[in-house]
Amino acid sequence: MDSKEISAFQQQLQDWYGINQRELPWRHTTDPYRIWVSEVMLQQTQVNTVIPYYYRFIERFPEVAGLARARSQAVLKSWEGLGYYARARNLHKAAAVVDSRYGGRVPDDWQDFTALPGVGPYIGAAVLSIAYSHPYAVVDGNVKRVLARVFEDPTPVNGSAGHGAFRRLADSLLDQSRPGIYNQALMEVGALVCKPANPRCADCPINTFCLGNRHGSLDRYPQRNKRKPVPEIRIAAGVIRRNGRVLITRRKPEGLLGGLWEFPGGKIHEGESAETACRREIKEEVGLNIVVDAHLTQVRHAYTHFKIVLEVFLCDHVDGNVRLNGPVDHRWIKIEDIDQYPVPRANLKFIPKLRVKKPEVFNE
DNA sequence: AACGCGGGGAG
DNA sequence: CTCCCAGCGTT
Repeated sequence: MDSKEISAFQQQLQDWYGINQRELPWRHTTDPYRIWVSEVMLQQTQVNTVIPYYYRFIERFPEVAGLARARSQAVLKSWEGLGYYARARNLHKAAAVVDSRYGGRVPDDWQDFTALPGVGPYIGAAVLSIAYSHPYAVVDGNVKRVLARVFEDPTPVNGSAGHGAFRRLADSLLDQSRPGIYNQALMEVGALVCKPANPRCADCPINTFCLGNRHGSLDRYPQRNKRKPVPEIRIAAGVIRRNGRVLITRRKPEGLLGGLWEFPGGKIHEGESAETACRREIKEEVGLNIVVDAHLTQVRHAYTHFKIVLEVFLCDHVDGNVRLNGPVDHRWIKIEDIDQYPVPRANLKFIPKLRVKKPEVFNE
């Protein structure tokens, strides 16, 4: 596109956005902190999922200082069920830096802001353009999909080569005078019109510029590298009852589901029964001898790189005191107090069954 | 450059 | 069920 076409592209995009943009809670604020929180949540996560979390998080942590001083447990509880918990841990750490080093003001300099934990090129460009009107083009999944179609760009969007290619394209198209509006308009077109499946080209404000639309080649873009098949892992977990309480353990602070609480258990070995694995894992992980009383339920859950089938057992404590090998903390809790602890989604799927069964199950 | 990291929606 | 989606940090 020449400069005249680029101007028209920018104008049509923003005119459309003025009329068709969704009403979203983070579009009613100019507070850089709130926009930052929204962008962290929106990373890898769809708008409709984020909305209730955003309201609760902002109500609980309305400003940087409060978040900076909060306990890790409280921050994770606010994030419970949203996934990618490193986002919450990094946001928490970053808030402490903003509070202490920048007096609570979110830095508006690229180097300063993107040096914060969890702030990369996307969140950097999004927050600096939307909150501070700095001319950085966002390049997220929506933008890459739209640009791949408009320019029939065969660069795989999920490969490392795509980084520079789509970055250069996005930079060349950015409206330097209104970068925040322009960036949001382009992403909104990706979300509402130029969708992954069944794009609504007739309603698209930039369809006249789009080579994919003109040539009928949309179904070939964006191109992507094949993903690897995900293995399925069987897990046994035990709800260990003792004196009307149950045992939960806390995962180490980093890595998968870092810092969350769960019922102890682990992988079922090849050729091993689920019950045996449950007894073995609990002996190894928390040092307790238990008996398996009943099979409560089976839960299937998909992660990014593997799937699990979780066999959940009701168990009774026989003897031994808790000696942790893996987990970093433990509690004997009343089942109704589980709400106070952040737990993984896979655990949330069977906890309601525990509460319903409480009278018969916790009859000590 | 490749991998680890959750969860939700569409079909 | 299966397939699709996707920024940042670590290695």
